[in-house]
Amino acid sequence: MSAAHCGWEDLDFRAIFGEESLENHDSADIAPDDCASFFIFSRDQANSSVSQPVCIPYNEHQMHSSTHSSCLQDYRNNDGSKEIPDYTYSSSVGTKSFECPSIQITSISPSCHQDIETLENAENNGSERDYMDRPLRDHLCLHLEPTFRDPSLSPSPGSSISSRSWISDASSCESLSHIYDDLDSELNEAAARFTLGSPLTSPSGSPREYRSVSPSPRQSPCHSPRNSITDENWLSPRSASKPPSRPTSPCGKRRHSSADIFYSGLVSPHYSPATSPGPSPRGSITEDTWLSASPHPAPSLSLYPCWQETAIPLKTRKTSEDHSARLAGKTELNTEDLACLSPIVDMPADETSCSQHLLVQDSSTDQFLSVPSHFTWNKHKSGHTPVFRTSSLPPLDWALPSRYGQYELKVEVQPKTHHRAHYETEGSRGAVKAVTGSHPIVKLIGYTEKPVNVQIFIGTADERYVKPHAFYQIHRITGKTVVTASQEIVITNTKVLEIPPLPENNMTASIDCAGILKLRNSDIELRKGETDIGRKNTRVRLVFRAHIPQTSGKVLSLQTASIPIECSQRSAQELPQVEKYSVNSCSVNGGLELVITGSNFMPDSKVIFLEKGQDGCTHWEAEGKIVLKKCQMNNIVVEIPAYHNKSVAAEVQVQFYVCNGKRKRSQSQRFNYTPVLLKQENLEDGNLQEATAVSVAKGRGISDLHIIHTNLLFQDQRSICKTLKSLSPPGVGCPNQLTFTSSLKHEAPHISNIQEPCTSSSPCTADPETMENYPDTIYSSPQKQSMPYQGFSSDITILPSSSLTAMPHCGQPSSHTHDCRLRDNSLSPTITHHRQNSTSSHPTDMSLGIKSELEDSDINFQTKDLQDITLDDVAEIIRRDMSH
DNA sequence: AATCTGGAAACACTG
DNA sequence: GACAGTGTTTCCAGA
Repeated sequence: MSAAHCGWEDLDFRAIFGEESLENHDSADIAPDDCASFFIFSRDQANSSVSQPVCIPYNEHQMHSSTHSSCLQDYRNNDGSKEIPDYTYSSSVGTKSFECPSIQITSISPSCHQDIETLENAENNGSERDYMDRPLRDHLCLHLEPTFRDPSLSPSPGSSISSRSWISDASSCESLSHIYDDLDSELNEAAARFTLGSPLTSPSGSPREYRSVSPSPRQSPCHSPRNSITDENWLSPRSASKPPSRPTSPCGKRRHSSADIFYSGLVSPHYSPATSPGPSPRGSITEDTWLSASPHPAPSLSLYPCWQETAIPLKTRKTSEDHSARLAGKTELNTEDLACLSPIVDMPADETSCSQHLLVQDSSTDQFLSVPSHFTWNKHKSGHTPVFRTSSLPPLDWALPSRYGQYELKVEVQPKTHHRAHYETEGSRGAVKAVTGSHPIVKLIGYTEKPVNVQIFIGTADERYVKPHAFYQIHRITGKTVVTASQEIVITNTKVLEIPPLPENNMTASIDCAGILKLRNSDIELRKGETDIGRKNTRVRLVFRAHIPQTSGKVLSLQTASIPIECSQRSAQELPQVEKYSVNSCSVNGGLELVITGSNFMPDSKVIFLEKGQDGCTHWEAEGKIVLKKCQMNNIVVEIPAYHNKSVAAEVQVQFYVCNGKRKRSQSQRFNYTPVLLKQENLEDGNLQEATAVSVAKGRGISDLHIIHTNLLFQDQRSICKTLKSLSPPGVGCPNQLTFTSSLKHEAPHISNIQEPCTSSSPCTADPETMENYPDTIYSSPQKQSMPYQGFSSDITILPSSSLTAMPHCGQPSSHTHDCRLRDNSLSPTITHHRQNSTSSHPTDMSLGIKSELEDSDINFQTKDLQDITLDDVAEIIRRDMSH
């Protein structure tokens, strides 16, 4: 398929790799929703229908990565249908042949999608080989040599947002890179193979076929950043001509001299060109961008709310030449983005075939490189099946589950939240350590048959799915203190350490050989195609992957990530960091004490609660009152402010952060305000202990507002928990928030002070009988979780509590409180509010009760399946109630 | 001697 | 353009 098939006239403009022309075209001529693409031809071959893959190498490595053809050839080989051809690329070929390439921008009409589908269908119908035999078009070989750069381009790498903000987000093509993830994966591996000439296989049988390996620490070209082959010089030819990183001048700060620009533009290593379609949090990570950040840190599937992806990136993205460059160097495939073009992305779990995708992707992308429409940005980077063919493992920026079936990859010991990364100009700063003083430990659960390599790389720690971090690379630490054997490989320009958890070690591996290397922002940002900025983008994660062989011959790929690690010296010393907090929800009345545990808290630290709209604007902001006398070095206690709108009918998600000053903010943490819905009900039988429970469970597995309405003849609160547990959807522990209204006439609240869940300072002892499946109610900072909201609180209010004392079977409230992970505390405003409601006789009072409404309702909630009760049902109840 | 580590100076960027 | 504040990168020195 060519652009002509789409009926659009190709735009062909010349050979100007300076940003201006491309950018102008991009911003002015290409509508965001156009499926525009950019072709870069050599003049010599632009008219060829079949062209050899020719690229002007950005570096030798990337040069090899720059051909679809090579990928396809590679793919064919993997399919066993063809031999891998003799790769004879050399940098000289590219550079000499295409000193003045041309660029062709092709706009693709939406009808092209149909073509894609057609191709898919054809492919699915067995015409794969036919398709593979289709001529390939020249594609996307951008010369990244800085001599092609616009000389007026500011050499300042830190100009970041403002200097680049002329590009429309919508027109951004960054996400396009994902379309090519898969292809790129193959491509770059092949590139690595042929570039480095070492088609080694994993000693453990890892299916990765193409890899560059430094099998021995002593042989590692990277173990010493000062003079060894590091990311830049290893992955690029820079090392040959690069002046020493360390300036000869004693105070020789590295300046952005023309030479630097040259090197930066030419050979800056790009480790994560697989940038994402979502908003880039980079730029001011600790500030507004983080505020819209989801606390969900992990590459978990299907758990990322859309809103995370809908925010407008802070750093706007270049399209034209950036993507051309990116694609030239990376040509990444991403089935997620491909989904915008093709339905084939919804591949069956048991038949995942990246190669299959390759076909489709090639069909759609070797002809043009689409500028995705804005909706692409909204798509999750999730949903990939973790089952892959051995020849087509998932790219590093694919989200993968940490758990699948019986298998789970788990970070048993998390790293410390701070680790000062070292520059190339420095010596190593050692391996990442764990809080305990040892090292992080990763464990593969469910598989003990034979050693399986666990791959480790440095990933991002922003609100989106984990992907390789552009500004950090893993650095293998060697030395006598390092026990764990490891080898270093490069996958898609990302350094990866491989560590084999051994069955004799219970499939655990201590990560004592992983340091973190910081790349200069200027090097990365000036690189063609890089859209992320490094400034204040100093949080990373250790990302772990395991590829578990399956009997089918395929492999199961699992991935998990550590908690975020702050790598900046300064940030680590100054930025407040929230590690966990005691509660994650409160009624709109506020008043609860929130215990935040973390570091770098100051006496003048503030805790700010805020609500942001979808537009990213702050709609509400309030400062929590610090309870100074309860604050400690690593704890800060704050009284949760009341939400500004107390009549909300549904849970409201807000955020809070700790700040030590204007720019010293922690990452934002998610917090929920819950509506006050319940009130006392009057029952004729005063001996009947009835509870109406509303469970607002916004956690895993519960996406809707569930109402649990049942008559609970409970002997104690264990019964409540038990009942609720039994009513909760499978796999879900105690719901997020439970509000009980025990309805006894003429009873005043008594156990109304059990609102507060456990805190770190007052851990509750769970009754093993009732709480066995109830996770800890202390909320880890979301950044500390590998899965979002794996825990739920048992935020329980029982009203009127005095009724419980009158209950013949109620038992001792205090002990029950502990049983239910509740504890006595001072009367909270929430309770007060309830009490007021409960004693009110006003006809419009909520005391009319949910129960009566339920009884009046057509919906029989007593018999209706819990799962079927939705937020709408609740809203309807409220509406009726209020209408009374 | 090499590596690791903490501190801080010098420089760069932002507002 | 100057300036202050903040962030990055490099250098130093000691363990």
